Amino acid sequence: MNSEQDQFSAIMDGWNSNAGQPVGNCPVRGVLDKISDKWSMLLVMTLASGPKRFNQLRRDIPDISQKMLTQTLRELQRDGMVSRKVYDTKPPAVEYSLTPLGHSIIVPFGHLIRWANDNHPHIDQARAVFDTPSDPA
Amino acid sequence: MNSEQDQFSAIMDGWNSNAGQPVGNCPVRGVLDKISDKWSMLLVMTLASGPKRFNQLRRDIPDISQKMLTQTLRELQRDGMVSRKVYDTKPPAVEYSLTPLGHSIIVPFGHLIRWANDNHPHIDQARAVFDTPSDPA
DNA sequence: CAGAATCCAATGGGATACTG
DNA sequence: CAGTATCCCATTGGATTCTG
Repeated sequence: MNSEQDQFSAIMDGWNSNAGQPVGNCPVRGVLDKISDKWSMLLVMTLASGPKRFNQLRRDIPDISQKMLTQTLRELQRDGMVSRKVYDTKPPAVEYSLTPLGHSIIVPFGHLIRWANDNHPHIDQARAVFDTPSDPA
Repeated sequence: MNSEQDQFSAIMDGWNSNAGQPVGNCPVRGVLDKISDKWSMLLVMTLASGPKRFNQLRRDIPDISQKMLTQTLRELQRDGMVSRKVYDTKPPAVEYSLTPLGHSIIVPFGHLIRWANDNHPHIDQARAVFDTPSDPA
């Protein structure tokens, strides 16, 4: 019970320096902003089950465009989350896989996904209530 | 060790039905997309330390515009994460606070923030390496 | 197969002015 | 104080076409 509070405090201490301080240019925000694009998390989770080739990823994520797949893979590669390996065959084969860093983010992602999975009915209900114009008495 | 693997498997089972199935219209994605906007997570974490009034939030998050603060608060309220309480004084006071649902998401957010805090140097380094034009031998 | 390049529509989001 | 309303720009991202 108390250790949970301690853990939370540690998180908040890392989050902002102390009581009510503005969040400002926290380097954490840069990282979270990157994660917050439309496809990064989805791509990481798709690669979590093992290395995949380009068109395999397209099939696994049917609604991603080729442009965004390429672009998001490049960004993840740049951030050291994804490794790109080219087999110089004909036609060429390119295999994408998670680096150790990329693998490590699966854990916090997993927590978030689990939370979303557990609570989306609650959210849907809250929306329905909120969107109810008003209860005419 | 093994229980960690079991937990991961459970996450992935919730994520997609089974081996290599497309992610498609997973309700989890709708929740995660909402979280993935620029301000939601920041606002939730700012409210984590307690209820705050409108202009207090503006001061705590100096770089949010009034438009986005209002808009994000409305969305969080609609999703049942934030509660809005109006004190009909003059001038009016409005207090925002996390609901139990909103409070519950602090935990997975905390894991992500902790990960970002732990790994952003690693990411910065990876970027520097990636952006190095080429090592001229 | 694995992309690069271009065009264009939709959305996000800031600045500013006004209100109860 | 706590918003609403409008304008407008920047970014995101899809569709399409082309290449080694």
